[in-house]
Amino acid sequence: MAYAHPDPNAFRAVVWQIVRQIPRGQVATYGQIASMIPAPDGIDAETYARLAPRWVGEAMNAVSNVDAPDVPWHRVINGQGGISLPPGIPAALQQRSRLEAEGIRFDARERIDLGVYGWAGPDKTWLEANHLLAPKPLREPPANDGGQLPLL
DNA sequence: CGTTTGACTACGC
DNA sequence: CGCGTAGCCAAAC
Repeated sequence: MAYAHPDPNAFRAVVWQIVRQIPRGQVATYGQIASMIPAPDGIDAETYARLAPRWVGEAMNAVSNVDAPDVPWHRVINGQGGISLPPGIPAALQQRSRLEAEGIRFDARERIDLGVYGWAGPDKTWLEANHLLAPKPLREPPANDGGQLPLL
């Protein structure tokens, strides 16, 4: 709808391609997916990072409209681990039930633990073959138990 | 034709 | 850690 991408169709195709890689039982965020796609020429990285997540949302909306069977749109959620679709509408209910059917659990606040179910992204080989970037890591609880201290 | 509104995030309280 | 807000800009109202 808004936030025009220079080439909406191409962008959407790439987003779908990435979403197809999300394994069953795992989830990815809008921003994470956006971070794998290079910014178009003429758009600085900062602006792109600000707009791209919404474009990803548009791409997901396009999927549900036609319900492309091979694009697991339900595995894409927001950075807080929640479903971004307005609560209560059919599509949102469907997304939630599909995720639960894959063994994904929601906490009391209806949020998914990205530290547990968050997808690490496609492997490097696939990314390079598709001219994509390594995804920005999902931010999760430090969980610093006897963690490795960076040696310098 | 001015306002509202986003399948988002980062940031400040 | 939760809630409000700015940023963005084209559609839908």
